[in-house]
Amino acid sequence: MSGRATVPTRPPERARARELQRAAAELFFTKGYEATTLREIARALGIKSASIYYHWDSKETILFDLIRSTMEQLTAGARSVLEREPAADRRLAGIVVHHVVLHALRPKEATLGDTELRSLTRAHARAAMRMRDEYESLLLGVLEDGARRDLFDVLDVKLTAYAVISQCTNVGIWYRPDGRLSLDEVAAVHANLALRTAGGRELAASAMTPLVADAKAFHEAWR
Amino acid sequence: MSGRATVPTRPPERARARELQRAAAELFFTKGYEATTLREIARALGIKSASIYYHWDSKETILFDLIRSTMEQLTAGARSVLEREPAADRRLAGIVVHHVVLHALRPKEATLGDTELRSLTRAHARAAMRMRDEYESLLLGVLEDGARRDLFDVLDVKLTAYAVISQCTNVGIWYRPDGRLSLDEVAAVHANLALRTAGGRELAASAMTPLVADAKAFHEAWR
DNA sequence: ACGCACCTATCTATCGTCCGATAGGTAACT
DNA sequence: AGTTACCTATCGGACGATAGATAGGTGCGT
Repeated sequence: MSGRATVPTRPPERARARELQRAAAELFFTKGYEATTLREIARALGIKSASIYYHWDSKETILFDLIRSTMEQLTAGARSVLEREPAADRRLAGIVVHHVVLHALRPKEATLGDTELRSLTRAHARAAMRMRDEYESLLLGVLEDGARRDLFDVLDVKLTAYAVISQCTNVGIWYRPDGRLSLDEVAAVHANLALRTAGGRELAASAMTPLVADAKAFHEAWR
Repeated sequence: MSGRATVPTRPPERARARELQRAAAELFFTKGYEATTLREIARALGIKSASIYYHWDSKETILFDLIRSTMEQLTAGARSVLEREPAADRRLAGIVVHHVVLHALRPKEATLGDTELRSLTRAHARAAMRMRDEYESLLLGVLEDGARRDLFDVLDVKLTAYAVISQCTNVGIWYRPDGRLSLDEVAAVHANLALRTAGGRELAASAMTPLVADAKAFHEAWR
């Protein structure tokens, strides 16, 4: 045998580290990053705070890894829509549906990217902002394309993008699985709200259903 | 002289306490409440942290008073619109303009009511949520009224209200006085975005101008 | 089959630092 | 004399992080 060390039994994917991260996400979401202590995170799994350092280098690393991975998931969802849908109106609807579905399925993780960037170290914050700008530019591209082809009547491209993103992100704060509306309904309504915001025509329910089904499958299967 | 103590010379309105509060708002907005220390707040005014306790009972009181007063200002703005405008579409536009103007003029103070409620004590948090619900119900009333009179074509009243509020609140995060668009433009665009969201017809610039002027005067004159 | 090396996942104990808050004093102004 | 607005000094506690120990498991050479 030559070369690098073998990885024989397929390592456990850091399962315990992920459990800790999930508990941390829950606490970061409800109490805020700064107000959450390592002792609380440890207590959620029944271990001592010092044991966290076997799995993670620092408290901030737990947060950054959460933010990075959900931002990657968000961008990957949008890209998958762009690959499959050529028309700007269906692209906008698809991106919105993905955004809403992710924030509804994983609110605790997904919301951190919008509320806790300021708690990151400078380098990590810059990396997160780059990812956010990249996602934003995908949406801006769709709006510009739709306006150029007269599918949309956009008041202002940037303001429209900000408005759409903020109302979709907001879903993560109030959505409950046992609430008045199903996830399918919430996602479909927001897609049509976004189309209204962009000055486009709403999609029929028959066009919306596959978009929502796709987004749910995409984000449930992630990782 | 009988009865309660006199208030003769019109007291100094706690000017120094307000200065401290303004410095605190700046830091709470950029770093977050938990990450901000009393020593930093004091340093901003060139005094020692212990001196803060001459003006304020606790760190949390500074925050709650900020949240309470801006929420009162927000609700008062909306009520002043309802008193002056009878039509639902102009009411919606007026409320949105007020919301946007307040968040653009005082972003540091106004944003705290949406991001730092979780840092309040239970009693204060409940009080803040009551005020938020009261404001929300004003907007819900306008949307329902407009839908009943066929001025609006609302997809879902609650989701529409949440969407409108979130996109207006979001302005406080990115708006800059020296940015691409003037405050008048930003406010007018958001009013029309809200009308689109509610399924109503946009207002002409001539109808928008006095609404914006009124909101600016209202919030600049506050206190 | 046994023994040694190493890994995993936790523990106890503790470090230096910083936090919000309090007590008591003081200079300047009214 | 009283009030205002600060100061110095300090408290108890909690924080993130580190050091070092340990029990149990895995794998491999002999």
